[in-house]
Amino acid sequence: MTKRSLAAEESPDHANGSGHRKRRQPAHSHKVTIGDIARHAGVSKTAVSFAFNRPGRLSAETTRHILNVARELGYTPNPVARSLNTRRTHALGVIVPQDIPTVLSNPFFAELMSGIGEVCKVEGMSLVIVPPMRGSLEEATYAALVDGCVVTGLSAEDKAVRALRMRRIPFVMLDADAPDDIASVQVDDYRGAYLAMKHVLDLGHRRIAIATFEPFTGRVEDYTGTLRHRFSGYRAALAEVGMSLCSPRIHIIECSCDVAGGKRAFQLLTTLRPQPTAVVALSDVIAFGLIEAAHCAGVCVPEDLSVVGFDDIEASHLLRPALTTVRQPTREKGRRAAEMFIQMLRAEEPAQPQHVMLPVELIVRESSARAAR
Amino acid sequence: MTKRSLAAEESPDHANGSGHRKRRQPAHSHKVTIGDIARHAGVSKTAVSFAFNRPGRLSAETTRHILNVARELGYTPNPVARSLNTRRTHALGVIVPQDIPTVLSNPFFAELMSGIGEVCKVEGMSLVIVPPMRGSLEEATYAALVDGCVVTGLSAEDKAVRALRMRRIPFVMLDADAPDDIASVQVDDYRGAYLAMKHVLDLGHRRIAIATFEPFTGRVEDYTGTLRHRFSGYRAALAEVGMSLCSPRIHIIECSCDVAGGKRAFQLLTTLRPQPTAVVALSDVIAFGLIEAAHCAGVCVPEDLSVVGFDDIEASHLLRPALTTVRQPTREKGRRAAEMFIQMLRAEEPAQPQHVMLPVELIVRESSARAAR
DNA sequence: CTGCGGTGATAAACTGGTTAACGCTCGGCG
DNA sequence: CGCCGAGCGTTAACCAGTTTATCACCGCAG
Repeated sequence: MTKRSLAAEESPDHANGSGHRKRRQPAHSHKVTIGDIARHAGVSKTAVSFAFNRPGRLSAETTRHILNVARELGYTPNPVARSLNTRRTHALGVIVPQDIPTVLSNPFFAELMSGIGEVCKVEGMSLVIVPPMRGSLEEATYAALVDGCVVTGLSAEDKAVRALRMRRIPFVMLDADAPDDIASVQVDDYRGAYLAMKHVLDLGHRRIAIATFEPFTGRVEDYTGTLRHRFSGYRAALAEVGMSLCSPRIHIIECSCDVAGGKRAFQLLTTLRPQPTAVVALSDVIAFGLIEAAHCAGVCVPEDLSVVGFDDIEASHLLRPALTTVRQPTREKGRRAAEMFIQMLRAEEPAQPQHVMLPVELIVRESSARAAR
Repeated sequence: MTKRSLAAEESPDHANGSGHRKRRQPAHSHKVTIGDIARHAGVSKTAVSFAFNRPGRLSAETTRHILNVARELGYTPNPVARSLNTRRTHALGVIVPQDIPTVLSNPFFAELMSGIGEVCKVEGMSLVIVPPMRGSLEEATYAALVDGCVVTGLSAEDKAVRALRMRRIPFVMLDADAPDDIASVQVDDYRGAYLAMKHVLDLGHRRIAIATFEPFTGRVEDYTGTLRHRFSGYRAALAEVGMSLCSPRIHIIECSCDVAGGKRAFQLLTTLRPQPTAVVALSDVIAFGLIEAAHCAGVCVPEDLSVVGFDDIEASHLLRPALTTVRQPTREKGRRAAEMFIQMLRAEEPAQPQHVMLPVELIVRESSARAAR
């Protein structure tokens, strides 16, 4: 810290004086870099780096000195530059096929992310919500600053998924039928739907509406993933009483996946003939909308109309009537997926991807009752 | 693309042959870089970069060729390296003082982030939830890969806030009394609390509990930010009827800010003497828990107990009894903060930071009624 | 024949850090 | 006295891109 400090102090001055001053940024906005600290402290960049990341590698005095200089100049290592070297961002991405307001308005998604967040908490990571960018999820994955991700609501053939795969970014698929070489976590949607439908059938209902949340193409056969399994479940339950999705007493109502969508579904429902006596919704929030609209219209749930949801979000048991629904372990689903991702991240060798199927459970509460008559 | 392509192809080969092969990574995990593409395509790194970012800067043929090679080799620009240069991450951070599961379990926060997400959507950004890292929010801000952030639930004196300030990272404070030089958005918590308390007082209640969600130090004077304003509001309303927070008929119950906390608050409430006839909660989810627990205990809301919430989250109007609460424009609050942040990001010169105060509104529904007798 | 402007591509510097490898000094030990 | 290792610091390469300045080449006007 005597001769060397002088030398170190001189060399940059010399470099500066000797010609190029190509700083483009005006002085006022010049962010202070590791080099500035090194210069002011009279040490090498390495020393500064060590002072921040490798306590003990330097003498206590030097470390203290460097840290002091850094504090005085308001220096902090640039996290992006750091990530470039370490190849770690300490961030877990969640790829969602819709925009953020839509996703976060949905309590189901919030719970799912909360589950993923449990792992972030343990691992000291932040959570990045990655929505489509200029309409393209693929493009969004190109720009995401993450160590890997959990992919929701996409099929394995999706371009974004293929892109992740090609780049060998570790990721886990949620609620999708993944090929063997892609890790996945899903719930038993088939059984959940089966249970829901069987429940209303057991209660004697035969005029039933299904409130679903994705653009219904008219061809149930075209569905993939979650929706496909659920409709298979409905079909199976209906078959047991000699009915099918095409029966004239079965109606399929398409609506947006939120409370407003449920309300709209109720309006549509009132126009149907024969009038359904039960609705099976593909989501609790849709069921909420149905119940609310029914309440406003003077239709009693469950006396005049039985309503069954799907998900069992927290609010479902607080409602009056409390919602009969299919519980899926939403938080655990998120947690498991994130845990699998962490495993992949740690693994030296690419291990055999796991596939997890979580059970569901019918929760009978107050919104469903025996059919009148 | 004739002689030069040859020359370009040779030079790296030569460089490789001439000595150092210090690739540390085993071949199998070697990620393909811009250099690999340049070599295979027989062009310079610059050309590859231009092919991706500067259409038109290269001849159409060259661009096509490079892009083809890139596709074949499964190449995609490293977003971290790119961010280092461009100094843009296309990510907006939300600094939260609690861990992610806690935050996302709270519908109020979900709505807030949904509002912030509206801006992300418009700007094509992703949203990063930045929780404390190893207990330290300050440390978390050092590692966050974001262009700037919205800070929630912190006071201006917090170390994390000071860190952001020192590093000249653009950020906006939410729900905090910010100094002039820090942009902020808040709601009129004072008035909200005043209205809530006045409401129950007007209904004739005099034995009142306040269910609050932060470690109650016993000294209301020590609160900062939101909590301080709200308690000022309560105090003002009480003063109008000659009471104060210290009156023997006013009880302050501390609980966690979730449904379970509300339930626990109800248990505590039943032990109080004199028994309160009304509860003013600092959050709707706490009110939910209160109502649920009351229901289970056979206590009728609002006949036996009036409950007033705060926030007006979506579920509040779906509950039976529908919740009387103070509506704050949660989504708008998030959106405004994010918009201000975007402005700061765009601004060449640091402009005068704005301070926005949003209004609140009392929404009287079914959970509050005139005091018995 | 020379000068000049426009294309299309490149070399080299730059973004802001981390890290492998090495050098120097000094104390302990054979 | 010479060797060895530990402690402390440095140099230079490296991470994977972007950007500036430059240059070769071509056609064309002077």
